[in-house]
Amino acid sequence: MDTDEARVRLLDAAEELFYERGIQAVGIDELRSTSGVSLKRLYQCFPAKQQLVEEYLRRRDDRWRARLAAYVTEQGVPPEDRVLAVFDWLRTWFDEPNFRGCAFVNSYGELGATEPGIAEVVRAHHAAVRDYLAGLVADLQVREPGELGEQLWLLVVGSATGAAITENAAMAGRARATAQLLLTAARR
Amino acid sequence: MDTDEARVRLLDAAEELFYERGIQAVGIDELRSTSGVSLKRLYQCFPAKQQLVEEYLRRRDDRWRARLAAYVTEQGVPPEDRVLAVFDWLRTWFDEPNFRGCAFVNSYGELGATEPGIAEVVRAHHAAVRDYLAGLVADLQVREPGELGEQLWLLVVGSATGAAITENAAMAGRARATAQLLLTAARR
DNA sequence: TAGCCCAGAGAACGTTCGTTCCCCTATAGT
DNA sequence: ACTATAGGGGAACGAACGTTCTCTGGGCTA
Repeated sequence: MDTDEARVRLLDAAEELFYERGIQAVGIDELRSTSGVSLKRLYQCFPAKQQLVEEYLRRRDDRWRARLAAYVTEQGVPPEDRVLAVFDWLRTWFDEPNFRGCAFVNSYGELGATEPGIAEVVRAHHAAVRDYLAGLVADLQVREPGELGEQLWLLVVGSATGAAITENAAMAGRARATAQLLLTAARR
Repeated sequence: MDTDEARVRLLDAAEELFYERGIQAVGIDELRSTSGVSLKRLYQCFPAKQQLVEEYLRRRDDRWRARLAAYVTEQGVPPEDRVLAVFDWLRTWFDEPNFRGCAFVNSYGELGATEPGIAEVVRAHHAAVRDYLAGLVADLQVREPGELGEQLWLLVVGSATGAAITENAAMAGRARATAQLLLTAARR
């Protein structure tokens, strides 16, 4: 196994374990045994656990947003329905068996106050999501597109967190209905 | 210092420290020095850290909801404005200098997956908030009051989490505007 | 074949943390 | 005044964790 493969296996293991149980609950030893990467190579790829954590979050950010954007684009629907498609995709996400809320919200709650690096990655993720929503809204004829984008983001965050705590994927539908309302109200 | 006073001082210290920095980031030693309670009495009051954590969350649940309910009642406004007053109170909460999001969402992200007792307290808190909102909605003439209550809860959770991550209290205003929209749309 | 280097396995180290134990003092009851 | 007891301070313990070190084997080169 070369260095690149080790990196991937480590990040795969990190994603699975950190998301499922939290960051501090997963030790280096478990990452090693799950990934099958030796300790020496692990520290060669990531000289400290914190770096692996931040890489894990960055990669998850990329992939999560890519999955969302791909789904929305694939629908091939007009701009307003693209916004609603975001919430349709959330529903499929909430339905995944290992869904446990937004990894960034969870990480922020766990380590945002102590590890500035993590707080920064979390903020960057959510800023990117807000930008994405703002981009969708920019194609619409609405009053105050900026405000609408922020409100939609609020629905995304709220439904993800709410669905995790209640273990009820129906939260996506409620967020979608609310988004629908925001869209028609903002139309001009 | 008697046992009762020690309990209060410990819970006060726990609230301050756990909320500010996270649960695992705060050790028994710091709780001891901050509260001024001796180790022996600490373990007399709470035989394990986990019990102190759960008590902290339960007390915070009580107090948080009491503060919210008191504010809403004090406004002396008609039912529909009482719902909006919830978001006015959120704004004052977000503006508090040590605001760091919903303690229950944070605790859930940190320990919800590993400590079932904590997950339970978190769910109980959010269920109680949903019940409170459902009570406010029950006084209104709306279609599907249950659904409206859930949507309002989604806005509360989303704005609290969003305000914490962006460090921007204006999230309360956006949630309020969205709630306003939900109210007028549901009116019958 | 001999020498060299890299990688893997896992022992070892130092620290931190929750929890327990020990010792000393101060006080209350007789 | 003497003893019994509870409480405070803090050392000690055992486990867990992140990180480093050591030993060993295997493949590559001269």
